[in-house]
Amino acid sequence: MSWENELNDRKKTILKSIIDVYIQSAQPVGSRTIARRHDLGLGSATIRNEMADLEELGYITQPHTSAGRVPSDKGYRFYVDHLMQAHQLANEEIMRLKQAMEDSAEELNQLFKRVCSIVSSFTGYPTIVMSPQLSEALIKSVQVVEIDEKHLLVVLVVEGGIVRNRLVRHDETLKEENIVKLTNVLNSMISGMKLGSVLMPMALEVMTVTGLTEALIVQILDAVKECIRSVESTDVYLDGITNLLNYPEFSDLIKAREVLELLNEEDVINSLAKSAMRRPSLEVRIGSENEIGPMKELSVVTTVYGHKGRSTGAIGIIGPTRMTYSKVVSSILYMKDLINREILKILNERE
Amino acid sequence: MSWENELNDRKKTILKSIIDVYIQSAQPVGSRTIARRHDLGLGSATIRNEMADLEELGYITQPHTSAGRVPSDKGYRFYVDHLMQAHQLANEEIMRLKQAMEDSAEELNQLFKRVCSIVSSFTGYPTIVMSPQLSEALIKSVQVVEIDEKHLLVVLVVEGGIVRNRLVRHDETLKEENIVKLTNVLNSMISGMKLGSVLMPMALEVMTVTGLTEALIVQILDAVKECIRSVESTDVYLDGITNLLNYPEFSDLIKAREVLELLNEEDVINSLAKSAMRRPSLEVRIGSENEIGPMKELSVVTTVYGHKGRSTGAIGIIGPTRMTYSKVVSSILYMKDLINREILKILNERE
DNA sequence: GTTAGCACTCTCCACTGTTGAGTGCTAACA
DNA sequence: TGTTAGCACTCAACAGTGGAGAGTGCTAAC
Repeated sequence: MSWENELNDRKKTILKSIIDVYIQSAQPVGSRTIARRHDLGLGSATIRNEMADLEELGYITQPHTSAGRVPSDKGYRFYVDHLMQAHQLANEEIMRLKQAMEDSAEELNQLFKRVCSIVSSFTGYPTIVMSPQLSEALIKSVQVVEIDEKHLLVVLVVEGGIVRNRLVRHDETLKEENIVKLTNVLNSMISGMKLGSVLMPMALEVMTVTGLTEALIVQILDAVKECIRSVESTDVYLDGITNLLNYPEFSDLIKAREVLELLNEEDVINSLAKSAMRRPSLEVRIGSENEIGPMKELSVVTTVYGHKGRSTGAIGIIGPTRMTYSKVVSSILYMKDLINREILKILNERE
Repeated sequence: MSWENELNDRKKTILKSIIDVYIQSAQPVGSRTIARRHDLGLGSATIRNEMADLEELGYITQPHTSAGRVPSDKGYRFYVDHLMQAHQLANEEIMRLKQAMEDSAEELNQLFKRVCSIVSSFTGYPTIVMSPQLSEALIKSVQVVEIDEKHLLVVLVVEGGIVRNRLVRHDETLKEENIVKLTNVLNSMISGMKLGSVLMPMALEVMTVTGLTEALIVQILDAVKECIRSVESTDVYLDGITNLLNYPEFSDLIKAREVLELLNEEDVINSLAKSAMRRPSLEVRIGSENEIGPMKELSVVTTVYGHKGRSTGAIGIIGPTRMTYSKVVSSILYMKDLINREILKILNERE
């Protein structure tokens, strides 16, 4: 990018100072504040000149004549890409996170819910956690079990100890050996395949082998399909929305309501989560870089977790553009590791 | 109650008018408004006198000298118990509700989620729906299925087509006949019992019949217990919290945040739902009648749905004390019927 | 028992002047 | 040539001020 060079070192330092201060105070920051707070050995007038330049280049803006300066989205972008110092999580912070994960869940969805609440309470921002996309996971087995004369239960087991089932109601009289045959056929045809690319057998095919009626077989195949769909579909967890109300940018009730309603829309959250999945490991989307209209005053930090390409999910943190990016980024990366470890633990206990 | 008689008819009429107007306007209502709006054939001065009485009796209060009057909790209570007119749902309203339920779900939990969102968007208030308490439901069967050499799947089927399962990992070599025996034993011992009062068999007992090791049997019994617990545990759905921000009583951001945070606490919602279950068919709890501190400015309308004493859940609507009680009450009662019908439908399709 | 009239109270709002923070520009300085 | 002190100017925020409007309680008359 050409504009990486349009700032000399002094301008960079000043820009960084402005943003650091503004992230803390949420107040437009003036030249004097910078001159005093950080001893750059410069007078306020000099800084004023530099700030005028920075404004012309679009890194900061003035809410009105004779107010201080406020970072623009472009300013934040530069800050995130080049200026931000990695936030070292303090030991006690690390302890806090670890400890919160300690008395952990055995269920995966409990884990995600927990993570969501930990992250949001730790960072103070609303947090989304998306459970892994499992279309790459392998099917371990399919079982058809007779519950009573009128009901069969179809059970699908996927690696990682994930189980789904579906009841099938019917009016036929069945022999046990037929059901055993059915289970065997189904297993030979789809177990070991990836969830996302299962080729369901034809009903006729199964019919000749098992001697069951077509109607019943269709029902059972549908049940299997539904089980597969249900495993594939990802869950989205959301926590800490009301945290936003703590930040002065939302002290306007109208705006606050707008944003809260936005985050309550399932569609919005889903699309947010999905778009996070498409990205590389870490992404920071700042203000107007978001597609959705009313999100133009928010920033979203996302990362993906998971193993070896398959079974990856996402975490996202939402905040005002004036976000403590450095802390958020380091927390989200740290949590990602914790999740990965925890998932391995749960899976290993099961395999 | 003795105080039912302390109001003559005219006072009752005036009180009703005050509350009706206040519910609409959220503004303290003055004597002139009442005198004009409802032609009671009384001058404003007369009404002023009556209002002074009502205030002394505690039915209304004055925010400050020379403002109009505002209903007190006691006033609302009297209104709900004696004055409120049943709100006739308009035909179009009924259609709207029915239609929203139309393209219905096959899954129970989808149903509850849907209901929750319908009610909250229809009434304009946050709504809680609590899935049925199933401790009275009967166990239909238990199955133990071999998934592979190292895993058994325990499946619990409860009436109404509810199925839960648990994976059990083990390191033993099993004969198929042993597993069949186990399934039979378990079934003969607990199927047909009520979820809430299952007497789990002793491990030793099962051991002698099936020839399996004690360790494995303990694992399996635990799995069954967990399945039972999981069915028994009720889910709570919540929707439409941000609706509250539309009401002027929460235009104070501090108060708004307090309330929103309150409704985001799982404990609060759970205890709210639970206490609803203990009550008779319909309950209106007004302001200070709520135990929880910050809820003293909110009212809660709850009812229970369900059949024949077993499998009952609850619906609750939360709003400011200035709530459109009549509309809320009639909607909640109507929805209760719709839910009952819908549940029957889902269950019948399954049985 | 009801009501018109009146004095009184209190909120709300618009208007005002003051204060303080911050800017841009210019001229002087190193 | 880059830096800085000084100055005039701008604007938001705040506290007072005063009138308008809504509502009350009381009293006296009907």
